Amino acid sequence: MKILDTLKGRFEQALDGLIDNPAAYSARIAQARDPRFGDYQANIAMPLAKTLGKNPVDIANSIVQRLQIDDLCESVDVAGPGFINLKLRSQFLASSLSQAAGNDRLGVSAVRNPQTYVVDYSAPNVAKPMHVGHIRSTVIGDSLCKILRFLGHRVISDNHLGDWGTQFGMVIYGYKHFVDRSAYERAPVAELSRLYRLVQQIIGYQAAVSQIDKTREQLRLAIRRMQELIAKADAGDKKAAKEVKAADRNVAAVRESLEEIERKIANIEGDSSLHAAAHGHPVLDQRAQLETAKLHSGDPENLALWNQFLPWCIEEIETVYRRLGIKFDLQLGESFYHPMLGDLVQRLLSSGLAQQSEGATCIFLEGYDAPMIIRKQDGAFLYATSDLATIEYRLKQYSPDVILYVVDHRQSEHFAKLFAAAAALGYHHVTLKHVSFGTVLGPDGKPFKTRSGTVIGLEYLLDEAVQRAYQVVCHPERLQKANLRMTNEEQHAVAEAVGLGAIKYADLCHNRTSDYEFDIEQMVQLDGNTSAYIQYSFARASSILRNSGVDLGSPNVDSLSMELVNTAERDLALYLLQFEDVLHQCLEDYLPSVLVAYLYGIAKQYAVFFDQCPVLKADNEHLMLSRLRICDATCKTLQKGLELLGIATVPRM
RNA sequence: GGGGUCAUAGCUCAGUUGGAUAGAGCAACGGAUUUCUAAUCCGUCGGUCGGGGGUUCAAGUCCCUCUGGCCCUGCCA
Repeated sequence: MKILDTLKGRFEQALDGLIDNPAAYSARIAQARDPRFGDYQANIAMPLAKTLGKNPVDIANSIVQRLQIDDLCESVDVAGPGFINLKLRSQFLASSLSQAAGNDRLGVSAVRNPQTYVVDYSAPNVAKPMHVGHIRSTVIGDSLCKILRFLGHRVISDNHLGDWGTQFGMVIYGYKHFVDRSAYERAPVAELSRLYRLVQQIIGYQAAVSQIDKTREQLRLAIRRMQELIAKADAGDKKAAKEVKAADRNVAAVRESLEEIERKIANIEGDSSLHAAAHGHPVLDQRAQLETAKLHSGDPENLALWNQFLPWCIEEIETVYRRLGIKFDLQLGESFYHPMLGDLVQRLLSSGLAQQSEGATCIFLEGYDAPMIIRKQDGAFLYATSDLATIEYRLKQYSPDVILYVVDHRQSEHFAKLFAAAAALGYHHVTLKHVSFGTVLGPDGKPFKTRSGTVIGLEYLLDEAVQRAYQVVCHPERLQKANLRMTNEEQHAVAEAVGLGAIKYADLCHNRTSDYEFDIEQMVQLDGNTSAYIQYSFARASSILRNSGVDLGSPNVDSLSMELVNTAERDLALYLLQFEDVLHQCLEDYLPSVLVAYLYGIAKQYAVFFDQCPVLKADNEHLMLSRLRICDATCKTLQKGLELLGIATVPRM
């Protein structure tokens, strides 16, 4: 049900002949911000005051006069400086909801002009363990795909794996020199990620050793500068005080990085075998890079190792996807594009778009100081190169109208350059969009890590959430109180749905562009704005439907007119009917959080309805059936909405 | 140095192309109630929307500036 479109249409008719571009102004109809003003409001008259040279209230009145909307609205009022407030007829809401409830798409129609979307999301680097940072891309991308598909678009989801990058050089080097054979045979992925971390740690250590003297000197200089400023500063001199403050911050920053360096060194030097390894393998970063270069140039040994490692790594991440219920149409990693890169760079060079600079092959773009480097001095290609090749491949294979990149905000400059380069290559007929998102922060407001600085594995977090959900949801006391006799199996299924839902919901409920604090304690708390609250609303409503014993699909019930006598049920009905509008709104800026806010609103409104409107104990049978159908519509909307977020529902909890 | 982004209640966050008296959850406090699943509902408390200037009939929202945070900035992704 597209309420907004319907209202806009009526206003456009009324505005036709009055102004030149009715569509531009009908867009100024929105849900009322305050229910006291009605259901919808049209803020059309005020901006027209200048162009028409009239008083906005008069304009509003003349619009209202021309408006033919009596069949939909019980009142149309002009208020304040020229707002037009609309209140829908309850009869209209009742018949619309009745129609939507009996429809398996909840009255949501497919778009008239479906588009083809390629959605690039998740894209972890395999051979590195997945962590909380991978959640956002995966969950947001998956939800966007589902919403797009539900609205009738053609969607190709693609997991652009990092399966060819520098990390493989590290793993290969690690495997050649540090592998624990029996550990590798027992659990290959665990051993490979140990090797990756080991190599990374040593590289970090070596960098730290080479930096420590310089950093100490920096700290001395910073301190001296601060002392000089303090000595020089006159009391009351604001500018000087500011400089002292800045110098002080600088000292703190340098001190912090020095401590980081010292920590890295202490970690290695405190362990004799690590220390020996670090000294037995100097300039490890270069050695690892060499392994990467050998892999890329087709060295048989490294290629064989890569072929050996990759299936393990993919199996590992697919375990996570299976658990999260996520499927991709394509999983074409960077390695897939590698054969195309040489030719691509050649074409870019011969067309003059790219040129050699400081030994590298670069594309210089207007508005950017630094070029986009597509081939390094040592001949290696970069992700900019494979991203360009990926665009070409996708255009050729799928002719998409839109390609979405669900990737964190730190890469926005990369994408700006990439899109500019694609435009320079003449790819104008596709919309390239970076759907960026913020960082997942820990309780300290810094990127989510353990106290020792290591990242926390994603699987561990999923287990943790499920386990906490189990403790709360399946608490024996609670189950007894709610008279829920569940088998062990059902209890675990509920905990899984609630725990995983909690993690996805916590992510999706924030505006994707914001950073947010990952607080597992809070997200599995079952009060407030959490998935469990919504899942619980669904279970409560389902319970009523079950207990009623009524077959809502039977023709006599299905065609029954609804009654919206109580404001609680009228408000709920209005909410439910906005589903389609909300989904379209989600896609305007690719914001799943809009859908989340909507579902939370339904759940809260349902709670009010539940409190105030007895269903099975309603005054008469007709009212009971009417309310049952409202429960049914609520269930279906919550379920579908959660499904579009990738969150499961359970019939009882 | 250059560029990007953010700053809203004690805490975590919303805030639709600028719209009417800035919202929610948590926390705190007070009520309802033996419930069709109380994991509920209602109420109270809590904000010079970082500071200053500007545009506008109207600014949390747009522009300028200052302060502070985070991110990026030629060979990682």
